[in-house]
Amino acid sequence: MATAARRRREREQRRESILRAAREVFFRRGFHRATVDEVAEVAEVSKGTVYLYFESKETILAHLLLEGLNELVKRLERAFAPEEALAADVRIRRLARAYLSFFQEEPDYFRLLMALDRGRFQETVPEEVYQQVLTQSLRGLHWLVQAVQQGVDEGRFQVEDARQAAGVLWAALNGVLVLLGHPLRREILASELETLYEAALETVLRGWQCEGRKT
Amino acid sequence: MATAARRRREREQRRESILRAAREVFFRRGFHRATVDEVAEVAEVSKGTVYLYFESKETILAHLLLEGLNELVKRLERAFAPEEALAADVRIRRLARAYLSFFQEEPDYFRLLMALDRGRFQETVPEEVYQQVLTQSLRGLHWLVQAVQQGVDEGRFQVEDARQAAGVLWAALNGVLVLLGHPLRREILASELETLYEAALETVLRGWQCEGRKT
Amino acid sequence: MATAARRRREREQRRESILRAAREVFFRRGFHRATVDEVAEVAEVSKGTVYLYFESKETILAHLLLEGLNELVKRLERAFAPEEALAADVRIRRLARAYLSFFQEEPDYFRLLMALDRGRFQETVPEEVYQQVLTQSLRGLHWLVQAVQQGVDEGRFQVEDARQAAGVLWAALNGVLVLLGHPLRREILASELETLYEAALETVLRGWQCEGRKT
Amino acid sequence: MATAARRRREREQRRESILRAAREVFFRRGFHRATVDEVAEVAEVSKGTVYLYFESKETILAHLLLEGLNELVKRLERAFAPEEALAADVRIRRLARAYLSFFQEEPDYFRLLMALDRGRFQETVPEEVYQQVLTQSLRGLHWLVQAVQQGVDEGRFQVEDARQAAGVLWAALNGVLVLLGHPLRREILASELETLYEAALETVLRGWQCEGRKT
DNA sequence: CATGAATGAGGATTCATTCAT
DNA sequence: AATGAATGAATCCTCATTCAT
Repeated sequence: MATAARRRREREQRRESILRAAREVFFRRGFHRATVDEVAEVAEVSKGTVYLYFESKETILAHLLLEGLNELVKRLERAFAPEEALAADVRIRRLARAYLSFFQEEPDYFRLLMALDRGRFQETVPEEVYQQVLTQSLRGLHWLVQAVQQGVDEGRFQVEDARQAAGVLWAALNGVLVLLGHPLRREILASELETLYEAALETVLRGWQCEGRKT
Repeated sequence: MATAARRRREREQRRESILRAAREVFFRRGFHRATVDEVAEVAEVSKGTVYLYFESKETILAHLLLEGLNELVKRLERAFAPEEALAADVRIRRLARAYLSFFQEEPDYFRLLMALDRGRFQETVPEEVYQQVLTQSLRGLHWLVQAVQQGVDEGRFQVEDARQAAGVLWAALNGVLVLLGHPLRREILASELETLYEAALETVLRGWQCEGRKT
Repeated sequence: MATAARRRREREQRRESILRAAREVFFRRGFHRATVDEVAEVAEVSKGTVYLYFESKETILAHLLLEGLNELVKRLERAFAPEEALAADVRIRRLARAYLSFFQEEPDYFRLLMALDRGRFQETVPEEVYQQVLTQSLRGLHWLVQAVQQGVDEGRFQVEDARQAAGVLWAALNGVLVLLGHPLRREILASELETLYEAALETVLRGWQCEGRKT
Repeated sequence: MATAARRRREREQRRESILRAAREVFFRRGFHRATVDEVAEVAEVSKGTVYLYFESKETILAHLLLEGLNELVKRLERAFAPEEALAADVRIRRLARAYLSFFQEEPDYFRLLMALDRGRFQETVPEEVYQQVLTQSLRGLHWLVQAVQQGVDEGRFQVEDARQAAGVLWAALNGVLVLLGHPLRREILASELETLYEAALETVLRGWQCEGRKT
């Protein structure tokens, strides 16, 4: 029946609209300061409806998180460009740039992902969502690992463990974003985000390209 | 009279005990979930007494932050060992180890420092405290910058800007701690914290020691 | 649908019931000593509900004030009896009697109106309510002014400024009510309220009827 | 011993200084908003000391009240000028002027006296203070009654009961002060306080001087 | 499905009063 | 007498969640 289809479509739209509203409100006011009332108002539904689509305020947050993660993974995949034949370091630079642009274009999502720690996710979020977060994160990391591995295979990088190396790069780039994400620390480092980000990337790449002579 | 001195000492002890209690409660429950009542209870004072020593819940947080920062800076200074004659890379490794041990021995303080972003510090915390945080942070970074500069002066490191390089290292190490600080991400990376931390440190050091051939 | 209408009606009733409860509690315990909890309890709603209908404790007070004022103005209008042809002094006596009966039948409202000073109304009460108070007060006074003016036009009263004269009468009558409103002062004056009220009225009337020979 | 005398004197001074401080604070912030802490601070004594001299915050208020009343009675006595031979209406005008100047020069005390109603004085204030308030009030009224009686004796005023008449005048004058004491009502009456006060006084006087022809 | 009124458990903060020193 | 640290009851208001319609 077309009715059922429409029903489902409408349902989906409502859900999206609540999520969109929540995203706006959570980011504008901060998760704790944000109220479900406000989310409902922005979404132009009643408060009760919000609870029809999401179990709790925290669940909304979890779904937002998932959305952000999906967006990031999509960007990383595009950056990796599996179909194209690219040099390992080009791939890595593309991935790094994608990560940076995600940070810059979706700062709210980025912060959300970094805030994973808060609020004991495992306890308050449905197991299912938690699993999805894990899976998606793995897929994201996977692209980076592959690029590093490619470099190793091509003899360009002297690294023993590609996954570990990918972890180091992620940590370094992410570290820059986190540190400079706060104005106070930007003041301390007296550095522009892009500059430091670039420097971190190149330093790590150079570290891989060197022979591991005893330091 | 000894009375005044004892008074002051007792006052100081109470303050400490409240701070200690707050630290415990804030970290166990998270700042937002923590209640002043609970802090008072743990500190074994009445709720009113807490407000005798601190203006507000947020002020307590600020002082905790300051304490943590002081502790970190002290450790960094000890690690740098200004009086001793040490090689640049030794100094850097010592600093890195000190940072790691701070993370491991004072995980609460570490998380607190990383959580600077939350809660709009500047708005809720007295300007004076904010300034102190800035000053102390700068002092902490300073030791790292100096060590890098020493390496440059000794011709060991090929870096253009010592402060920027220090920033990169800090970001990388910090990035490891932040990423692996969460069990979920530890799962993703399938890496032990110490191993990855070490890898990050060595990668960056190697990156500096290489000649900056065009990558 | 009748649903919407009933909804509105129920809402209105709730509002009334809260207002009624507040009136009782505020007057029994005094505004400052009264608690919102108690108001809620008397109104048989939850505390939250009170805040659903009124922004704050002070707003409730403001609305109570307005109610009292409306009641008074209504009584004054009835007493003036615009449609009937009455002698000026009859009108004034009727107005005075209406004021007295308002004092006696609605002592709470009277005290509320007299307590306008307390609590810096202008600062805590919405501008809109403040304006309404002003408007209604003017309407109330207006009836008295008109009656005096009528007496002047009829050549009965020798007064230069009808509004000022009305002010004097209001002040005198009100003064009696305020002074004797307190048991302590009733003791001091050793007078019954009604007697003194009557005396004040007649004294002022006589004062107007006299030729203004130099006193 | 001179020591005991000095002790007593110092004690008295402390008491005064607390009362002075309380007056300032109570009037500046309003009784409810005022805190004992602030009173102690302004009085430059410790909070404990305040309770050494006064049983409670409310007791301080009661004593302040008494002070105000004493001041008023003193002014009235001076205005009556028992020793001088003055016409009755002159005496009354002097008394009225004294009352007005008390209102203008000691607005805080005036408001305090008018606020007698608040806070269930009898319940919270020592019986002894209550009795003093009563006595002093009677003395104040007495001067007015005497002046009216003098006018009656001299054949100037046609009043049956001098005490009642005095009550009427007091009510009228007081009514003006109370009504115009609030900016809102000053707006409503569009009258200056002095003008209306004068008008009330003259109206009542004229009312007394008239023959009581049937109104 | 959608609504929105109702709930009530908190939670931060204040302040009069007490009491050991 | 004087101090001032400690107390803890009291209070206003918020907001996630439920549920009758």
